[in-house]
Amino acid sequence: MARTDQTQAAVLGALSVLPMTGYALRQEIRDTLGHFWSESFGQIYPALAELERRGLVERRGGDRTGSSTFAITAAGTARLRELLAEPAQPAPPRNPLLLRLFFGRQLGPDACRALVLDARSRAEEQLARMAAVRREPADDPASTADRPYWLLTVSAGEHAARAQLAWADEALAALDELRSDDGADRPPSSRPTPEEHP
Amino acid sequence: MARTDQTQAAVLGALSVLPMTGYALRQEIRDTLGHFWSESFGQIYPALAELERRGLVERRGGDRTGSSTFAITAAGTARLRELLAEPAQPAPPRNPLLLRLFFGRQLGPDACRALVLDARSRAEEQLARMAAVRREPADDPASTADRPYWLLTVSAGEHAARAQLAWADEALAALDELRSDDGADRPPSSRPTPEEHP
DNA sequence: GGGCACATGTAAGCTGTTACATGATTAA
DNA sequence: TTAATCATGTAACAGCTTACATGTGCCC
Repeated sequence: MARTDQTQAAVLGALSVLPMTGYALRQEIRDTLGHFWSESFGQIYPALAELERRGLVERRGGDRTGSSTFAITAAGTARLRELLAEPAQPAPPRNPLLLRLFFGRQLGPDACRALVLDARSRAEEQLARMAAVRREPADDPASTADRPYWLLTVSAGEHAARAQLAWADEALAALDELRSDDGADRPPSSRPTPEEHP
Repeated sequence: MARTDQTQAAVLGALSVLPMTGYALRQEIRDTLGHFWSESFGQIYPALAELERRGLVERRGGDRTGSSTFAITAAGTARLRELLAEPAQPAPPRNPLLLRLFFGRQLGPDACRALVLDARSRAEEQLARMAAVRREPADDPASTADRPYWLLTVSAGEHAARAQLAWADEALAALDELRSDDGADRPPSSRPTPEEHP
C-alpha cells in the first residue's frame, strides 16, 4: 500500500462507520484513532476531494452554505476493503527517546533519568486514556458492530503502555546503578567526560 | 529539535563511538540502531557534508581514493550533547496494523487473524534479535562505556516485543470468539456484509 | 458586537525515499 | 573476468506539516 493510500483508507474507514463533515473527520481521527494514527489537517480535504472525484465518497448538503457531510459509496466500501487487505508494512522506526538513551553516555545518568521519567508519565497518561475509552458506552448503534475490533486496538495500546511502564522502572534502576558507579570517583555535579577521537 | 537535526544527532552519535566511513555509518545505523531508528541512504551523505562544512566532523584519508573516514571533532561532541539535550518529542503515530484492525469488520475475523499472526511472528523475530545482541561480547574497548546505555534500548525492544506477543495471543482469542459468533447465523465462507450508508 | 467553535480549503516548504550514476577494490 | 561489495554522491519525487486565507453560525 503506497503512502497516499493510507490516508484514503483512514478517511474511507471513518466514513464507513458514519457519514460526517471533513471537520468532524479530523476530530474523529484525532480523538478516536489518535493513539495509533494521525492525519494532518492539510491531508484530509485533498483526500476527500480526490475520493469524491473518483466516486468513492459522496458530498451531501449545501454546496454553498459551507458545511457538507461526506458519505461513503458502495464503490468506496469496496475500495476500502481492497486497501485494508493490502499488506501492512510497518513504517521505519524513529524513536527519539531511545536515540537519546543509546548515546546516553554523552548526557549522563541524571539527564537520562529525566527522559525516562517523562516517558513513564506519558505511558501512564495513555493507560488512563485507554481506560476512559473502555468506560465509554457503546451508545451509537452504528458502532456496536465495530466495537469488538476497536477494543483490539485499545488492548494493544494498554499492553504497549504497561510494557513502557515496566521498562521505565527497570531503566531507572539501571541508571541509578550507573550514577552511583560514576559518583564513586568524581564529584556528583560534574559532567561526564568521555574520551574524544580528535 | 527540528527533524533535520535528528539525522545529525544520529550521525554525530555514531561517530562519537568510533570514526568510520559514510558507508559503514549506514550499516551501523541499520544494524545497531535498527530496532528503534532508521536513516535512509540519501540522508547520510548530505548530513556528513553539512557537518563537515560546520566543522563538527573531520574527513580523514584519501580525498581522491574514494574512501575516507569521518571523525567527530570537539565542537561536534559539544553539538551532539546540545542536540541530545533537546526535548524528545514523539513522532505522530502511524500503525498500519492497528488501522486495519480498527476497521476490521470490513475485513472479517479471518483476515484479521492473519494480520495478528504476522505481527506476532515479527515480535518473535525481534525478541530473537534482541537476545542475539545481548549475547554479543563487549569486545570493542571503545564501546564498553556506552554498553550500559545500549542495553537500555535493548531492554525497551524486549519489553515492547513481549507486550506485542501477549497482546497478539489475546487478540487471537478475541477474534476466534467473533468468528464463532458470526458463524452461527451464516455460512462460514461468506463475506461480512456490513450495512451501507448510501 | 466580539469571540469562539465550526467549516473548507490552498500554498509554501521541509523531510525523507528511491532510483540513478559512478568508480574502486576484492574474491571466485 | 566477472560479480559482489565497498564507497560516494545526486536528482527527482512523494509525503506531510504548517501557516495562511476565508467565511458562517451561535452564544454571551
